[in-house]
Amino acid sequence: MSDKDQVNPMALFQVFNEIGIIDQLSTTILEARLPRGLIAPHFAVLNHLIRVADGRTLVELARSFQVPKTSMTHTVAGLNKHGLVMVRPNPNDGRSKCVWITDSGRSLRDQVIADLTPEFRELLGEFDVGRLLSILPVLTDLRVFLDEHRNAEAPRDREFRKPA
Amino acid sequence: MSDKDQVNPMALFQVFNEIGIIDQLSTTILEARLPRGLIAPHFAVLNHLIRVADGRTLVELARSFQVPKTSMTHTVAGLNKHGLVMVRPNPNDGRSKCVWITDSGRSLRDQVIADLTPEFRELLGEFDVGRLLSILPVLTDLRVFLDEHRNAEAPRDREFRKPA
DNA sequence: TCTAAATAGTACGACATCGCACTAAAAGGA
DNA sequence: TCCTTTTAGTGCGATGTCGTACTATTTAGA
Repeated sequence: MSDKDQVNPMALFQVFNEIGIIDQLSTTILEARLPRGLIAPHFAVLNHLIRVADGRTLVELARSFQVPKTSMTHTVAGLNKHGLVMVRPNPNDGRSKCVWITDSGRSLRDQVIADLTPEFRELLGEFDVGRLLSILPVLTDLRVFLDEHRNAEAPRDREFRKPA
Repeated sequence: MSDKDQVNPMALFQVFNEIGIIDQLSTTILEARLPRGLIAPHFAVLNHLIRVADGRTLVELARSFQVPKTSMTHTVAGLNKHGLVMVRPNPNDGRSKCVWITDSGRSLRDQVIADLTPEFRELLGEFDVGRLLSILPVLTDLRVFLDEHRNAEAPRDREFRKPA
């Protein structure tokens, strides 16, 4: 009998439960720092354009965030309305559009991150930093696992793409 | 110079980022196992009624999940419509109502958990169990921290309750 | 006891998410 | 080349989330 047969499935369940609560609480904290009319997905896209790559198409963004492309259309439209991104035709593909972050979007993102530092400071005041960061590689591996196995069932309309 | 001054804030940021993605992916997996018309919040409430306490009032449930009471009204109404919970007047308070899980709700919850075991098994096949479970206490502490500090700003209408 | 404040729940409207169906453009095969 | 299939994006309608405002009831204090 190996270790994995002895594991109480409820303990695993609890890991996802805690993750869900943390996500909800941290999203609330983030949104409290965003200007009126912007919500977490808006910030996430801005962040993605800076951290990963600028000029992504809508479908690429939808894939990255695992949301339907209609949702991404809506989110990008909101960013566009606030002048935080620019949407231009894709010169390489007449069907698609590319999303570019504006200076305004860039500075907003930086400002929000700056505004969050007091929270991080308070967090670090109560937590052992090493302990907190030690979970990052596990989280990353878990995310990669879920990401790679998601196509197994019920794809719905999330722009799934079988890896080659 | 202490350790916490050397920490790159982006690393912390990344922890929350991964948590958000994992939450989204795992929610999608869960909802693929739920019957038509039920979504993750429905399951979460059923689970809460069994794991924590049956017969909770709407406001108690709203507090537990950190959602506005209007959202909880909606979620419970959906469960009620499907016969998974019963809503009865609170004999101790004419204003409030208590939510009781039905046999139908109990067996649905058990069935969903049973349906998820193949996923868990696959997960355990690729992951060292100890490694996966080792992050649980850190996640719990993090959740408790965020939960306790949430009242600091922007309470909105989430039935916040200052701990006595 | 009587009244003001607090609390539980709901109605309603605004907005977000998402599935479905459609158009336009690109890709691929005969 | 021509035609079929795939793909990018959007319009639309259904449902979920949530803030505001309201009613009913309880609590607290004079």
